[in-house]
Amino acid sequence: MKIATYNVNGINARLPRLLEWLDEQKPDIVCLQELKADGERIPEKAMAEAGYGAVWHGQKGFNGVAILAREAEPREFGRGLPGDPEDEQSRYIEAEIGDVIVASIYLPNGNPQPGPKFDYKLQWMERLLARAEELFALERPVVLAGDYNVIPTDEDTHSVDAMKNDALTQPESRAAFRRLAAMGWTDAIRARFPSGKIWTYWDYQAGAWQRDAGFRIDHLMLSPVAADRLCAAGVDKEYRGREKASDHTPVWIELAEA
DNA sequence: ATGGCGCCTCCGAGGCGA
Repeated sequence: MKIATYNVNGINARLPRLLEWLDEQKPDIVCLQELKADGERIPEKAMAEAGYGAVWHGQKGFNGVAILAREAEPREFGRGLPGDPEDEQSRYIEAEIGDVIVASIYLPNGNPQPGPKFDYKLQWMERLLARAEELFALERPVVLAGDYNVIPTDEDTHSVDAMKNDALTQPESRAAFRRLAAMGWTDAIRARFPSGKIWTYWDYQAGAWQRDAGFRIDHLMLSPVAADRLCAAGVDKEYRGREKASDHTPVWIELAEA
């Protein structure tokens, strides 16, 4: 079972790229982020025609997440991250597909820091950790996949110096991310590739793609039962170089059947 | 230091991202 995460940066602007990737790579489960669409603007029909059932948590203009399942209907397991009824940003959805529980995560960027956006990021991470505790306790295969907006270590960016004041590298952001690992969640890419520079995002600006100046911020975190089934992982890097690409590229894992 | 690029909304330009 192939499970992928892809920050599309506008699902309508990215529709040809998304359909092409689904057709070429045939992922079984896909976590999408940054739909930047809601209601009628969600291309539900195009996804169905491509053979994917879906659960959506859209938002007009910004944010928006979804989970797709190939030749299946995902069962919604949760919508919105618990812990703040005032939070109206669409950044989190969960679904069950077969015996696997998947969450699609669009963690707040948090820039500029310090400031209210950074505070929101850290509070959101606390809520994510609380939800992760609950999912962990189920002792089931669970995959928390998405755009975490955290560069976990200095090895995960092309330039430590350029990012030293960025919300993505701050000690508080990294400490909260590390608590997932401390709880028992496995960073799938690092489990398969313990060292080396692996990017999942390249800025549109300043020739970042051409210079291969990226970061690793899209992660798939696996519960112990899921980690036991991990048999492959990778980054579909070439899609970042295609016409009208997102600034992120898909990241995927392969889990053995139960 | 700033803006660079691209997407969004709803019409010329500003907000937002990372």
